Parts: sequence; C-alpha cells; structure tokens
Amino acid sequence: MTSQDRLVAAAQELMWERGFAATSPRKILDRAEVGQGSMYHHFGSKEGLAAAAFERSAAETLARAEVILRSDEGDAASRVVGYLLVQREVLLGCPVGRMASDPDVLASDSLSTILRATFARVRTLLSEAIAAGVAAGELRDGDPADIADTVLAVVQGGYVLARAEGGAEPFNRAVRGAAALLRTRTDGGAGDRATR
Amino acid sequence: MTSQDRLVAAAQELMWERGFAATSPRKILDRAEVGQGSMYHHFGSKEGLAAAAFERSAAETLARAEVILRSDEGDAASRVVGYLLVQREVLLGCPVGRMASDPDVLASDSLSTILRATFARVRTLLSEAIAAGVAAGELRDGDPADIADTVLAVVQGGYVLARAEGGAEPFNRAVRGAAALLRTRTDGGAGDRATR
DNA sequence: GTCTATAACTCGATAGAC
DNA sequence: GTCTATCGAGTTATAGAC
Repeated sequence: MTSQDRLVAAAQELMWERGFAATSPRKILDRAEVGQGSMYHHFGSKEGLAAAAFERSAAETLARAEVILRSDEGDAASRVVGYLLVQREVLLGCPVGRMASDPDVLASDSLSTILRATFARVRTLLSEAIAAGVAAGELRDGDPADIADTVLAVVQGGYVLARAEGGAEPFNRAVRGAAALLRTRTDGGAGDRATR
Repeated sequence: MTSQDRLVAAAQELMWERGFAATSPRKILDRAEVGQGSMYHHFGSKEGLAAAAFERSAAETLARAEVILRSDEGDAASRVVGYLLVQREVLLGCPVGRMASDPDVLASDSLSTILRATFARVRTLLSEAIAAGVAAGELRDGDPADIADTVLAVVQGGYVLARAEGGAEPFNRAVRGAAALLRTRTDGGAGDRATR
C-alpha cells in the first residue's frame, strides 16, 4: 500500500467518524503512519486530501445504492423498500450526508461539488425505481420526484435521530414507517442486504 | 438587556449558523459586544454558555412544535401534515437537529442531554397526533411510533438535503411527498404557519 | 462584574535537510 | 519522496487590575 493510499484510507475513516473540520492533518498522519511531508507533497493541502478521500467514499456509497436500486431481481417496490431497509452503520452516519452539516465543507468548492453530485445521482436512481413502482401499482401514487426526496430524507434524517439518541432504534422505526407508507399492499418480508 | 442575555442570544445565533465546535468564544464575545471576563464569570466555560443557549433554542423549537401539534383547530391529520409543511428556515437547518452531527456535542453530557430530551418530546407529540389521526381514519394505518420517527426523519433529512444542495427545493419535495403518503384521502390545502 | 494581558496548546502550512 | 523543525494565527482558559 503506497503512502497515498494509506493517507486516503485514513482520511476516509476519520472524516466518516468526525467530519471534515474536526479531522486535523495531525490525526490523519498518525493513523496513516506517514510523515507530514508526504501529505503536502501528494495532496498540497488538507482540503486536497479530503477531496480525494471524499470522492472515494462517495463513489463507494453510490455504487451500493446502484446495486440495490438497479437490481434485476424483484419488483420495483422491493428495490425501493430494500434501499430503505438495508443494513447500515447507523451510528456512524452516512459518509456523504455527514458532510452536509459541516460549514467548512459547504465553503469548499471541491467538497461541496462532490456532495451535490452524489445526492443528485442517488435521487435519479430512486426516482426511476419509484416511477416504475407507481406505474406497476406496487407503490402508492404520488410525484416520483417528491417521493424520491422523501425516501432520501427518511434515511438521512434517520441517521440524525439515531446519533442524537445514541442508538439505532429511531433510524429503524423511521425506515419501517416509511416502508409501510410506500407500499400499496402489505405483504410481509422486505429484502435485506449487507452494506453501509 | 443584561450581559448574560446578550451572550446567550449571540451564542444561540452562532450555534444555529455554525454549530457548537465551530463557534469560538471570541466570535460570541464580538457579536455580543461583551468582554471575555463576563462570559467566564457568568458561565464558567464555553460549554456552560453553549448549554444555556442550546436550552433556550430547544425550548423555543419545542414550543413551536407544540403549538402546531396540540392545536385544537382542525383534525389530527391536518396537525401532522401542518407540522411537515410549516414555513422553516430551511437553509439554516434545525437549531436542535444541527447539533447531532457535531462530535463535540455528543461528547458533552450537558449538550447531548438537551438534544435527546428535545427529540423525545417532539416524538411524543407526533405520536399522539398520529395515533388520533389513524384512529379517525384520516391517516394511513401504521404503528404511530414508527410513523412519528418517519415524520421527524423527513424533516431532519430534508434539512440535510437542502444544505447539500444549497437550496430549499429538496426539503420542499421531501415534505410534500411525505404529506401525500400520510393522508388517506387527498383533499387539497394544508395549513401553513410561519415559524422556524 | 467587567476589563486586558497572557498562558498553554493546536491548527494548517512551509522550509530545508537528506 | 519523506523527514523534522518551525511559523503565525487562532483556540479555550486563567490572572490580576480596576
């Protein structure tokens, strides 16, 4: 593993745990077991390293959403409900959504661009699946664009409630409630898949 | 206005805008136009002042929720939908929920206690209104405890999406979608009320 | 009760040896 | 390409005059 890779991996972990502003170069270097010179040589600044790390985390998160929402097994409703009910690292939060509450992230062009682009893509994936589910009569009627943001918001807000509470229960209640509201018919099981 | 009041008011504003960790005593003192000595005399520490400010903000937010959710005008469904659709300072975010993403807040006993207690109370208010709405057949059937967290999460997540996007649209879509999913019958208007 | 001065520390970034 | 030493600014908190 090269110094670059070690730095990016350490920055990903720390930014997921603590956000951008609260993650100092010092802590990244300690975890990566790399000297300060390497970081500034390869990435130029804290922001440069953070952008590389965030880009990778966002790509990973997006890929997980795509696997669920574009799956060719099961109907559209199950894919949408599956997105709500996937196993997540509830107490850590979403590595993407987490960045939205950091003023320094919104003030940075490179970081806020990744943030916007990632949410935009998940929104599109959700909209498509929801439109298909509504057309098939599996999901309650409604504007797919609205419902897509409702689903996104339930997940992101679930993280907020869980962190506030210090436990996963509020997250689980929130997604369970949303799944119940979305379905036209209440058939039992919903697909669970392991991911963050 | 006493020095204490000026300090608390300034801290409330800054913590709403930037959170706890990113709000330094220096910035609070500048905005309050008060010397450093006053702050440490009255509140002992940054955390002490922050707790006083957060307590006040949380009480204000809770009072607004109570006005909507315990109103005796309109049916229970309109109160729940009203809570979703109130006019809010979408780009600033929720002065309470904002704190949940700050690691320093969760590490502080006094601050995290206020956070947990406030969400718990809003959750109770929502649960009661939802249970009444379900019993009256105005809201879709479901576990009121689950739906209460769904509604809370839509609002908190809507803030996250709006901040990420830099505009209020994702928030508005999310709450509109949730309101549509909650109602058993789709009658037009929903109550709007001016508040944060 | 409020002020200024200053302590002890951490921040992000740079310099220059190797 | 990686290291250590150091810079200047900003952090929370304390000391002591008034």
